[in-house]
Amino acid sequence: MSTKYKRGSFQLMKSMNRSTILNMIREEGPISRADIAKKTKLTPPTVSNIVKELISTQFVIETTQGMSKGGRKPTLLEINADQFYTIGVDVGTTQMKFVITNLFGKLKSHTTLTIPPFPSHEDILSIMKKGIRELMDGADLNKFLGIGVGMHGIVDPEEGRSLFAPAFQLHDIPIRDVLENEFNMIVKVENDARAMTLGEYWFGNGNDADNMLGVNVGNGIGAGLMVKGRLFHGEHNLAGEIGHITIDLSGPKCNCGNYGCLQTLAAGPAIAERAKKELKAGRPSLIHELVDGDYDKVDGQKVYEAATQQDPFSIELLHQTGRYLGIGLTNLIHTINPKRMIIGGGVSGAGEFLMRGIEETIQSRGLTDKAKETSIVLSKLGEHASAIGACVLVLEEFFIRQE
Amino acid sequence: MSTKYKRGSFQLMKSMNRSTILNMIREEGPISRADIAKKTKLTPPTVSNIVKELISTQFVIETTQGMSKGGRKPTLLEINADQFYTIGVDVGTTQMKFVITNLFGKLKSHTTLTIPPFPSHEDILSIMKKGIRELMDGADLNKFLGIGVGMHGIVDPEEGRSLFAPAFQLHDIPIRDVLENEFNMIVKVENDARAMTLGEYWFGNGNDADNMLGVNVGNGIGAGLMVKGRLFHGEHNLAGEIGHITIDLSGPKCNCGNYGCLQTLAAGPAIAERAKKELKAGRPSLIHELVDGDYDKVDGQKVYEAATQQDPFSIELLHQTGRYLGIGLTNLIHTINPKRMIIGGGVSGAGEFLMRGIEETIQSRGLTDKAKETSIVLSKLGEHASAIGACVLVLEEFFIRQE
DNA sequence: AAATTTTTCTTAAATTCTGAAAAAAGACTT
DNA sequence: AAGTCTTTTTTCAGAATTTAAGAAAAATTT
Repeated sequence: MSTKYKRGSFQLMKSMNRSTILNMIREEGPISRADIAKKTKLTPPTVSNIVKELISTQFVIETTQGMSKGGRKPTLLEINADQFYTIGVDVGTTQMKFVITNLFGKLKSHTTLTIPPFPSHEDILSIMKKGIRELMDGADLNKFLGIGVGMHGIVDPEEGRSLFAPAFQLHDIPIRDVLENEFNMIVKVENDARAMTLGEYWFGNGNDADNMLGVNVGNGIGAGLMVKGRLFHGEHNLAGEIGHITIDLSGPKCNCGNYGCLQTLAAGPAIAERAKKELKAGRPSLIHELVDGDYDKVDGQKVYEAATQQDPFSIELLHQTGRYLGIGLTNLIHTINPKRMIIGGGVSGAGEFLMRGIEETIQSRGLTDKAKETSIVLSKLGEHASAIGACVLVLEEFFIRQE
Repeated sequence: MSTKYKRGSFQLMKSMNRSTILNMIREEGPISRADIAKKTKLTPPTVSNIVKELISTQFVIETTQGMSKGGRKPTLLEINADQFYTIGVDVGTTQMKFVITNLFGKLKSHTTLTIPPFPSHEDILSIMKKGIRELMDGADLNKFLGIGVGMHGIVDPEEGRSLFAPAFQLHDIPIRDVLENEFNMIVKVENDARAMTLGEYWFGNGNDADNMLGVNVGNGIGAGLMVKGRLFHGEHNLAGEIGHITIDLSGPKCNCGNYGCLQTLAAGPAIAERAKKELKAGRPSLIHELVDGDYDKVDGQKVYEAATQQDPFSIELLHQTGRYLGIGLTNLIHTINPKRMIIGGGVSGAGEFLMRGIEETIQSRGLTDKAKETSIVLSKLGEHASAIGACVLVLEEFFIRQE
C-alpha cells in the first residue's frame, strides 16, 4: 500500500498556513487579520506575519478600512486582483480560444483563432503561440503568472502533453515544453472538460461544492471530476471519459466500435443525426428553413436555434436528448454521488432545453431522495469556461499548497 | 468554495510524522530506525523520538536484530501485531459474520449467526451484541481497540447509522450509539462493499493501488471507491451504488423500477433467473440433478457448484454474466479510471468463471490501451473480506492521522 | 588491532507557532 | 473634552518540534 509517506516539517506547516490565509482572503475577502485569525484558529501574530509576506509578494493588498465594531477599525485585506494576469487557451476541434484573466478569473481580453482541417503538430503549436503572443502584445511581461491550456482528448497533465487529440488524429504533442521554452513562464496543460470543471469550481457555479462534476457536452461528452476540491485524474488520466460509457447495449454504433455509448445518444452529432432522419422523413420543422433544404447543414447548433424560436420538433428532440443525458448523469450519481453537476460545452446554449429532460430522468431514475437532490446547473462561464479553467490551472500553482 | 481551511501546527506536524512512521513500520517492517529516516527524509533524532513514543504505546516493538551491512547491527522495529485486536462484523442479508483480527488483519477467530426473516431493529442489534459478546468471551477487554461494522445498504459512517437496509426493509438503525454504549469502545460503521474494499486495500489484493475499486457482487452489486488511499463516499454516501447504473435501456426490469440496471444482468438473482428459464426450457445441465428437479432451489450458488463440476451450461452462463459485469466495469474504468478493481462478494467463489467474460469485455470495449491495462483481480480475503475490512475501520483510527 | 561503516544518541540551532501583553485606533460615556 | 472601554494589530518572550552536526556505540572489514 503506498500511503504516500508525507513528512511534516516547518516548511509544510508554514506553507499550509500561507495557503490557508491566501485562500481565505481570496474567497472571503475583503477580510481583516483579526477575522482570519478567528476563522482559521491561527493566532493573530501568525496571521500578521504571513500577511506581511503576502503583501510583499503583491498578491494581497490592504484596502479600505472596515466598519468598526466598537473599537479600532479593521484594516481589510484583499487579493490584488489586477496585479497579475494569467493566460488561458482552449483548444477545440475547429477553434482555439485565448483569454486573459485577472486573479479573480475576470476576463480581461480574449481572441479566437481558427484551426485548419487536418492540422499537424506544428500547426497546433504555432497557432497557440500566435494567439498567445497576440493577446500579450504590449503588456508588461512581468504581469503574467503563466499559461494554462485546456485541450480536448487525452492529456497528461504531469508531462504537459496532449497524448491523443481525436479531432486532429494527433498523438503526443509536447505543449508544455514548447510553450515554456517560448514564453519562459509556468505552463499547465489539462483536458478541456477538466479545465472547464476547474473554472466553474473556482469562478463559476461550482462554489462550495467540494465534490462536484463538470460535464462538457459538445461533439463528444467528457466530464471533469472534482474530489475534495482538486481535480481527479484516475490512474491514466482517463477519469471522466463518460462519452463512452454504455447505457444501451442495443443502441447506435459509436465511432469507438461499441454500441450504445452515451455520446451516440446525447452529443451534438447524435442530435444532428436524429434530426436529419426525421426531417428527411418529412417531419415538419423550422430547421427545414434554417438549412434551406440542405440536410448536410443540419448540426446541433441549428437544432438549438430552431428550439430557441419555439420549433416544437427541435424542442422535443432536445428534450429527448436531455433524457438520454439524464441517464448518463444518473449513472454518475450512483457511481460518484457528487453534490453538483454542471453542464457546459457546446450545447450549453441549448442548456435550458436539455435541462427538463435531465431533471425528469434523474427524478424518475434516482435511487433515493438524496440521489434526486443532486443539483444540476448550467455552466456560468459559458463558452469561455474551459479557457478560464485553464487560467485556474496556473492560479492553483500560486494559491494552493502543492504537495 | 469550501477549500477546508486547514491549519498547520506543531501538533499536526508531529501527528503526521507519527502516522508516517507507524505506517511505514506496518507496511515495510521489520525495519530499522535508520531506514525509516532515509525513506521518510526525516532526521534520525526525529525518528528515534517518535519511535520511543510508539514503543511506549505498545503498538511497536523492537524485534530481532537485522543483518549488518558493515557496521552496527540495526535494531528492527515491528508492529506488535497481537498486542491489540479488533472486532469486525459483516451484516449480510441472511447471516451476520463476526471476526477478530490482530493488527495485521490476521483472523484470530470468527463465528456466524443467522438473521431471521423480516428482522426488527432490535433483532439486528441484539444479534450483533450477541455475536460480539460470544467472540470476546473470556478475553482481556483491554486488548480490543474497537468494533467495526460493515452493513449492506446505505450507511451514514459519520453518524454510525444504517440509513436503509433493503434486505430487511429497515430504516435508520443507530448501530454505533448502541454498540458504543454496550461495549464502551470505538465503533465504526460502513457500507459492506466499502468495508470489503478497505479490507482488500490494507490486507488483501489492493496493495499499492492507491486509486482502486472493490466490487461486491452478491444479491446486488455494490462498489467501494478508494481515492488516494481513503474511502470515497460522495455527497450522500451513495458513491459506488453501481448495481443500479443503467447499461441496457431495454434490459430486464429491476426492483428499483428502472430497466437494465447492472444488477438485473450480473448479480446472483439474475444468474439464477436466467438459469431457471433455460432449465425449464429443457436445457441439459448438471443443475437439474443438484436441485433434484425443484427449480425454486436454483440460485447463484447452485450455478457455481455446477460450473465447478465442469457443467458446460453453467460455465457458459457465468461467462455471459462476466461479460455483462465487464460492461459495468468498463463504464467504471471510463468514469473513475482506477488502477485496479477487485471482485468479491457472494460470487467470488465463482470468480474464475466470471473472470474470462470480464476480461474479454474490457479488452474489447476499453477505450485505450491504458484502459485495457486496468488490473482486475479476485478478492484475496474471500468471504471474510467485509468483516476484515470492518476491522480496518477501527485500525484507521489508530494508524491514520485523522484530519 | 585499526579503519570503516552503520546505527543511535546527544546537544545546540533553527523555524514557526503560541500566549500574554502592549500599542494603536477608534467609539462611547460622562 | 477627557477618560474609559473595545477592537485590531503588533511586539516579544517562550514553547514545540524539527534540523544539523557531531559523538558514541557496535559490528564488519582490512
